[in-house]
Amino acid sequence: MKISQKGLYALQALMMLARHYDQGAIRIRDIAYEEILPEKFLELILLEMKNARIVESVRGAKGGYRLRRSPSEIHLSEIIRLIDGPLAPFGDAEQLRSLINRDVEHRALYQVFLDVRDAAARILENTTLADIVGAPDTGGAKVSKRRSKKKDQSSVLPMVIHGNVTRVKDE
Amino acid sequence: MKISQKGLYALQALMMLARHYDQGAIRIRDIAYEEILPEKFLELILLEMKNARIVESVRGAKGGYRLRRSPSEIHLSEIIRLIDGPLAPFGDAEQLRSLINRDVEHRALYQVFLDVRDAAARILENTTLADIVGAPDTGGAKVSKRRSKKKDQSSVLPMVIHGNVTRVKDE
DNA sequence: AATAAACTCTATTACTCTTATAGACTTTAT
DNA sequence: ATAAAGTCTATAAGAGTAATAGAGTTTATT
Repeated sequence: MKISQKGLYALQALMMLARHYDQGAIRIRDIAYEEILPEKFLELILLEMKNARIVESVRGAKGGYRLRRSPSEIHLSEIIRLIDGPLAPFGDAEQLRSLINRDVEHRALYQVFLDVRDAAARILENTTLADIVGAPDTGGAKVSKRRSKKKDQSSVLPMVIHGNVTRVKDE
Repeated sequence: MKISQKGLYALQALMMLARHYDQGAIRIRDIAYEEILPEKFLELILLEMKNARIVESVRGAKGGYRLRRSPSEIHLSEIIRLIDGPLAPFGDAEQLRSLINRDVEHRALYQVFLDVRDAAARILENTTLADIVGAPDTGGAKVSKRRSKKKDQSSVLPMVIHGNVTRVKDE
């Protein structure tokens, strides 16, 4: 799974909309300005997310974009799948399951790929916009239950970087 | 993190070499034939892995390639980092740590990215070629300690696909 | 010494994906 | 009416991917 620049832009834009969730429609220009994103490119991204029913738009003067659901109901997995595709590091989950059943020689390799995808899915399906935005969310608590209850999932909000789990340089 | 076709070829080639670990140097042609890989492309991949000291070559007639270390000493993370780059879904671990410390607005997002990378790293750094190859490995046990001891890491060798953790179609 | 078998190295190429930009069109508030 | 704002389609430069080609070098064998 790879998150593209476009995917990052999408997530940033949604975080901005989550921060201003109670403030009605926000203009593309304002999102682009606040998050420092290329405006015309952002237009396309927002349109795509509108078609996917994640945001909604108000056309005409005084128009703009707003979230279609509460930030706590928008999972990072949904956005990433929309913009960048499957969470699996190779192919998608369905294909991997099929290969595991059919390709005897390589099934253990594909099983590892599927394990990686499941690990990513577990995190991204349990993290919502509300979890990663500091600002007000009319909907309720700042941190989703799933993510806040578990101590081992690594921190999320306000803390300085802790003891690093892995010491190998990730490159 | 995305595993490319090239990355898959590399892993397949290494699995083949692991299966034939005790049989001396294997010709590119034989690897390509057995794994059904494009021969000329495989040449480049093997050369790259030779420069990275994962395999070694014997030149001239009767030449070929063999693993430079025991299959149980070659971790999937090493191969994937070589061919496809960092395990992080965006940027690399170092960069993410830096962003978490500097970019207050988005630190929680980058922390999630880092969590995903850590999860992938945990799996791929604890899985070796020996773990995913069914054939003989002169070096010792078939499954590495780290991976075999833990029951929760999902299975690896001989089993039919188990109850799926996630039911969302990964796409 | 000649020959053939293999790996080595550099170039090239077709194709797709990514990251945008441009501009005309449509809708709506004032 | 007018201006503000989203909508839609087209285009394009550049990078990355997945190869292929061919000449060069090394070595075993005869």
